[in-house]
Amino acid sequence: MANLTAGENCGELQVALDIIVGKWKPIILFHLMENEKLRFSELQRAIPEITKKMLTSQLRELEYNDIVHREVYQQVPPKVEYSMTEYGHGLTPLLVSMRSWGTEHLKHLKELRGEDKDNEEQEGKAGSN
Amino acid sequence: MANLTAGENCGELQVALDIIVGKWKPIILFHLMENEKLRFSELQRAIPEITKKMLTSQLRELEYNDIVHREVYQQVPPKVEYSMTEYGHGLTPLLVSMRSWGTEHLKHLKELRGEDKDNEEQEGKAGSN
DNA sequence: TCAATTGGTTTCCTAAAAGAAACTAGGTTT
DNA sequence: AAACCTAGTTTCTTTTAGGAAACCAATTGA
Repeated sequence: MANLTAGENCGELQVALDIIVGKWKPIILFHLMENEKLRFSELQRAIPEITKKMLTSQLRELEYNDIVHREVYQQVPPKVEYSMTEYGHGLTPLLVSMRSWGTEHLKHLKELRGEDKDNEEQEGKAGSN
Repeated sequence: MANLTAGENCGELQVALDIIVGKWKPIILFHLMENEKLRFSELQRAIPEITKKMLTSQLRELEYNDIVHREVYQQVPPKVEYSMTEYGHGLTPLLVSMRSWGTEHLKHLKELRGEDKDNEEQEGKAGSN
């Protein structure tokens, strides 16, 4: 009945957060969203700062949550392709919304801190500690 | 122009994430969303597991981002009331969307792991390495 | 025989987040 | 005078996240 119920239901927000939180998950997801299929090494090259360990672990978590699919080709040297699952694509709108909110928020903060010089004189003391 | 561009724009998703990530921010936000005003001690009572230190720091971050407003009453013993800012309310739809996605996701995982016994027989080998 | 290849795993280490608990301010009540 | 109230701050410790680098497996090519 209740639309917002802090205690109980906010664990379910955490569920959503856990999917996308992690230093590398958003960028991995965006790459997979715009690329259909990517090999492990292609992801590594696309995100040069990431370590193998992190790339593996983040992909495994996403796979565990049925967001990405891992396709292993039985050949040597190994070939593994990652792609969004059908279900995983359902996450796209949320990610896009979050990103737009983030974009707007950056503007908002800029206005707050830059433009609004009047306010700064009155409340400026509080900021510099 | 591009709608999804992994590298650059995903920092802006991180901006959004940083607002709501933190073990306690979602629950704090939901409490403030449904309560208009809450004193520090009321929040403490509403979220008994949280420590003063965490409650303070999370509220400060939210205040810094213009999501919550902090009103100090000059009296002893102190009284401080927290509330969502006008701007902060703009975050509500996103939080609600995220929570619904989380709810659906829990169902999805349950179906995946519980219901789908057929698939388990075919792909069971892959899991135990 | 030996290096190269890909997609990892493992171990060790550092940094950051979070928690527990004691301390503080300063006016009010006992 | 001593204890109590609220809304914190501070210090110390534990937990978690993340990174660097070495190792591995199986086959191909030089």
